Amino acid sequence: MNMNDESNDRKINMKMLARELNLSIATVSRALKDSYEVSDQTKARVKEAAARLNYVVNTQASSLRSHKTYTLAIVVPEIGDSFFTQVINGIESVADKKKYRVLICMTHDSYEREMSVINELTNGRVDGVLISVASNTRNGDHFNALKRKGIPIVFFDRDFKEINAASVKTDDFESAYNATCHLLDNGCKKISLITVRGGVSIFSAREEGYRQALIDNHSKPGLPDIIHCANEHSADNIAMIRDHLLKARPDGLLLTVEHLSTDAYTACQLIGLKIPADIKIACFTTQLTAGILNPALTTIQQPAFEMGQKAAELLIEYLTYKYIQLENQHLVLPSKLIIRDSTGLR
Amino acid sequence: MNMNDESNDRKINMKMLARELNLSIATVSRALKDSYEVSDQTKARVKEAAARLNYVVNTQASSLRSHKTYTLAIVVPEIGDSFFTQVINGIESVADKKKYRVLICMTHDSYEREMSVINELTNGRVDGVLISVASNTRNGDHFNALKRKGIPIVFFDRDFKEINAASVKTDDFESAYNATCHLLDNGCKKISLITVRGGVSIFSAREEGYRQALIDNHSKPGLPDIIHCANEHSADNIAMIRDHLLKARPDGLLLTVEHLSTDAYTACQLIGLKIPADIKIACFTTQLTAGILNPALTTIQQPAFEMGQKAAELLIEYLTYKYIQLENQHLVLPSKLIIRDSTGLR
DNA sequence: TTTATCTACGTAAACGTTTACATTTTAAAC
DNA sequence: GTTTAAAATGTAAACGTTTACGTAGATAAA
Repeated sequence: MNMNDESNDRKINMKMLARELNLSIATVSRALKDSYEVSDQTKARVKEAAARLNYVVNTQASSLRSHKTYTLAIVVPEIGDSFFTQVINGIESVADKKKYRVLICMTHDSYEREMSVINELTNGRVDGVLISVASNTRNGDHFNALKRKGIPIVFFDRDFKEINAASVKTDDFESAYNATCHLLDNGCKKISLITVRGGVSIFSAREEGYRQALIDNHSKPGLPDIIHCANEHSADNIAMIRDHLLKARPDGLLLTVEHLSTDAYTACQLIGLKIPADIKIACFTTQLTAGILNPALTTIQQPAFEMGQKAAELLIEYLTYKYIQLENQHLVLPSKLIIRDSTGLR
Repeated sequence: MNMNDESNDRKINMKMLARELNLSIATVSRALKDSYEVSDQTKARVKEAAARLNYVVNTQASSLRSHKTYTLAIVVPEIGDSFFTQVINGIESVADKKKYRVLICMTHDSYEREMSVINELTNGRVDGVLISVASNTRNGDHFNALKRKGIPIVFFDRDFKEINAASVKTDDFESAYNATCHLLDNGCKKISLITVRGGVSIFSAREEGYRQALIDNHSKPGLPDIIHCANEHSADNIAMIRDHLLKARPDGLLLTVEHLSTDAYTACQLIGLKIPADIKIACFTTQLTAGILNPALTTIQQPAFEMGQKAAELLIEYLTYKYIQLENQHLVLPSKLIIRDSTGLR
């Protein structure tokens, strides 16, 4: 007896279903899709048989023929942090409702991998792609290639400005501005921005917001003070932040990426800085644990889940009725500054 | 001019590539797959042309014909928490290396959705599935149906014991046992287990570990004390935990699921219980922020990423060389008890 | 009755690959 | 210069759907 002798169900396809019912396979196909061309009686018979025999349509064949995959690609740098996770949940929640499935692709925040992923997706495997671009993406040719193949793109959070495509973002400039003002209001004299190197627009917008807030508040010379974290290994970031804290001695920190929160807290612990007494910290993050950190972290909370929902709605809307001009859709959702102990007096 | 007039690249397929090169499409196909049947010279020509014309193989057609999709389904309850996120990262890291893509399906921890997802996957859309079962799954018929279609299954973390399939899990009994002992050692007299209702084996294993630790340590009467959280809305969980704290007055808490950490901390805050002075807490979680919580949380840290890697390796190993007996593979990875302030004296 | 319209279904050609099998070309052996 | 084997290529039939087009029968209009 063969070890791998799984007694397979005779794989059931439309042909067999048709034979069973004494119908042509065309009629079966139509019946399953509720076509007006088939009688109610026949539809019922077909559906009954399909259910009884556990028939489920072969998606490869179906989409090969129909050029419709009911699949969306989600391309993200990572799913390690809670932001992208929540966005994905948002996307999935609406995709699922509309009978779409999602293919997750990670770029590991690398331009090269992003190109190769996007290039692969030109083969018609998905109906559209939702993407948050890698932070070192400098060139948008791969996006244009995708568009030329007729595959629509929706950017979320991190878009690529040279490309004309729909986007769903948050108010990066304003929220960075507000957070910086909040730090200043709470007595900070020397606020550093800890951010990430790269051409992604959200980071420059946040940086601009920070700069403008300093300007508008007549900040001391020496500012702005911006350091760029390597973004790869946590240990490297911690070291960089620690060195900066020792050298520049800031009394306020604005962090533009989620995972920097842990790094910054750790760096402060290492050199014995008390938050918020010695230094106040605010961070762009959607981490659920922000409220129970030590101390509770003031956050710029982006509506991650809603962002995913909106992006998916836009894309699916376009895919089902082509009448919206997808490329002109640019949504900006407001973030919320949630003030907690890390910027408080205590 | 048509609004939707995307000047599509003439979609390039093998036929066109073949014509361009004055070759048959069979030879082109073989050349692209590095078949020994085609000369090095021709291979080079074909590959050059493919690259130049941005040809990328149509996966639908390819897998329709070859019955190989190079796609894995990952079926999880949610991806909201860091545990599943890390597992997915682990899976993706090895899948990507082996040229597989991943389709993410969420069950929202519901048996019905799990059935419908698994049922859909019987259509040959994926080569195999990696799954962590919903907590209220009572019946494994859908898994058997999948197996009968010849689609292999690997369970990770939460398996379904009635089904004969590969699994990668952690030492749930032992780690719950050890964590409970740790709480007892640190002076707890009355430890409650906060867990989740459902038939999933990991929860019963953790419960057993907890029970056995109490027995072995001659715990007081009144124990064990176990409450089951609704698992749906955070607010409900917080209320349940708060009520329990007020009524049963435990001095130790063992939490079996990640998202309960925030809920438990919040409940304690609400009624003014100091951690760890009034109550000590340990939790099964892989949250990165555990160390910077207030207070830092003692965790049973599961090797989530490795778990994903192992599960994917097993599955892909089986898919590429069918000679391993997949169903007999049962890996158990050790968790680590990471002791922090939440169970300390302070 | 004839013709037109509508309803319900069937036929067969795609979709873009892979692959068993057949054929040609090249090289080796005689 | 045959014959034989090996190497390189070609032919055509799948894979399981969808869908343009065709058609038979029923009903309505003339």
